[in-house]
Amino acid sequence: MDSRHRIDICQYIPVRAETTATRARPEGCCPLQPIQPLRGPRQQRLLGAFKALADPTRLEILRLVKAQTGPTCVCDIVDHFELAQPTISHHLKVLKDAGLLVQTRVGIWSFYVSDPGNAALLEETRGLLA
Amino acid sequence: MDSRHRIDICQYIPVRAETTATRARPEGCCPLQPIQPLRGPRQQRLLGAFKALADPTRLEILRLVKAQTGPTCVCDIVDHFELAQPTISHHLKVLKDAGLLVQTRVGIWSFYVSDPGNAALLEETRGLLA
DNA sequence: CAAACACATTGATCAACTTCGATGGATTCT
DNA sequence: AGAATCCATCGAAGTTGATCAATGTGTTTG
Repeated sequence: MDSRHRIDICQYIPVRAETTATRARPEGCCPLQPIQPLRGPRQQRLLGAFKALADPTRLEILRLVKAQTGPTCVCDIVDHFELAQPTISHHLKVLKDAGLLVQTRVGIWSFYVSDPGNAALLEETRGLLA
Repeated sequence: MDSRHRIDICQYIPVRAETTATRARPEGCCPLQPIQPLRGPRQQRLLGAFKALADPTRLEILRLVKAQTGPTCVCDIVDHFELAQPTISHHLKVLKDAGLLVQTRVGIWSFYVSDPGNAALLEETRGLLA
């Protein structure tokens, strides 16, 4: 490997890392900066939220609920989709368990609003993307 | 249903919506605010990103790559996990296809950096959560 | 050119997820 | 109390996704 590559790819600290790596690394490549692994409830919260958002139906449910000025009735959500009622009920549970929606029950009706604690989740996401 | 519930749940416009709903709605419940459905490439971009983030391994890959000052070598990523090399390669492809990582190849080595266009994705996410 | 190396792709397997019909629980109305 | 209604839960069927061994592709070295 010539020095041009070294400069192109890694123009930072051109010092070979003292690692126990089993694989070869490019000569002059920066040592890998270690990270604190994400674990426990913080990881679960983040993963649960992303899993909940990774479905087109749930994404639209969230957008629909957020577009309302007040709590959204499940009856309206079911009407909005061409899916069976148990399916919507399942998705609502996933969103609730992920902490993205909050449920209120009044009589036979059930209402959902977006969780006010989502700002914290947004902060975590910013750390990942920005 | 008595009027107390009407006030508790929906203290906004207490006017029955003119809908074609097949399900009964609570009396005095606000009409459902319609939304523009998310479709096409914008939906795909958002869903692909969330699907990519909804896996603990990919989440840690992203955090690992972001923690580096320069491009991250695949050899280092493989070493960081206790997973087979094809598995890491698969996850890297998912992250790349989702637009979260950008790949550079130099000789036999492959490097990844986080995509600078992630700010736009963060904006979309803010609209969903905040 | 042949061997060695890093990484990607393929094919198979097992787990997780989405969906829906059927059923159940809770509440309201008659 | 009994019927009707809304919503949740259960169980099953089909689909998607994670993982790894084996193989392929492209590059460098001898």
